[in-house]
Amino acid sequence: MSEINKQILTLEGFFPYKLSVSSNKISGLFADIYQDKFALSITQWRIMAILGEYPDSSADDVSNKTHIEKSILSRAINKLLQRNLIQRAFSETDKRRSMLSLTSTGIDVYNEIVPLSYEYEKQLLTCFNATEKAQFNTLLEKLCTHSDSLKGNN
Amino acid sequence: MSEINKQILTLEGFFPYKLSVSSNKISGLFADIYQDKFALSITQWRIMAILGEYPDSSADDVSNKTHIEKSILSRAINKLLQRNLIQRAFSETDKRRSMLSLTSTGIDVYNEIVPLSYEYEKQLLTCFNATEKAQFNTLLEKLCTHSDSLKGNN
DNA sequence: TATTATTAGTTGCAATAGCAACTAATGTCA
DNA sequence: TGACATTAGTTGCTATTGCAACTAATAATA
Repeated sequence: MSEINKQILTLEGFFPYKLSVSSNKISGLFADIYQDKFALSITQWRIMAILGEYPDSSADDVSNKTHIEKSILSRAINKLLQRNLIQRAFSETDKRRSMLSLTSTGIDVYNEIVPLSYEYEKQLLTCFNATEKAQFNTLLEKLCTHSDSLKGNN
Repeated sequence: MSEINKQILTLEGFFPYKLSVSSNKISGLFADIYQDKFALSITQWRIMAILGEYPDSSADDVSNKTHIEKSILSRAINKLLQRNLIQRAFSETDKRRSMLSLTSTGIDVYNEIVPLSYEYEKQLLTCFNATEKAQFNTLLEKLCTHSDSLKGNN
């Protein structure tokens, strides 16, 4: 039974902690924007974003592209259907497979959110010059790939 | 009523999205470690980490240092008390103010988790050389400061 | 072609999150 | 000192999360 800490962890300097704090801070910023103006959660907006980019995706496609868990996705999709922001058909050849797309209302909202998002992204990135932006992207990319490889082998 | 998307948002290239995805991926990695071996949530571990670093902090101190919302904190603290990982006294001069610290069991767990955390952090950062690590830290720092400044003025 | 496995999506349920209202203690200031 | 404000922490309530079990459709295989 040890009575003293052999080694101290400095939480505020711990890399995963710092990353999580900044990311949550920024997500919160965007969450507020989507929520206040359009009553959309980040999850809901991400679904719409994917459908803007890839119309007629299935729920499963969306899940694969965004890593949103399928039960969460199912419920988020239902809310978007209820609000008539997206519509759903089922594939003729595979009746399980949904085909989701933005409705015209959805497209209107999408067309408002997209430039707004880019504008806020730009504002966020004003703290970086071009080199730094490129650096950050490269580093994030590397980190992401590497953390994927760690997931398997433990 | 517009029928087509004027501008498409590429979600997988959108900076806040990428940051959030990598951060969640990495948080998940660490969450698994703390959960599997010690049945601790990230929140619970963060509280313990703060108490290892700053013994006799109050719940409010912990909240300020970690930005954990106070109701979440209150319940997490109760679970740690139940498991006898932390102990609580109340200040003599201000009976509202709690004084939290790790118990000897808590210190044992802490002493196990700290080197493990650093080890996993090291493994995570093997994808970076020294320069890149420094770069990432600088950039994260900048970003964090800047996003704080954005929080206010909207 | 019958049996079994896989896949898409939904739903049940228990745990967690987080806002708001609350209690109790302390601080402020007329 | 007494009225009011603030602070520390707890609790109620509703919404969200996410695992696991489920249904229904399709694929694979013997």
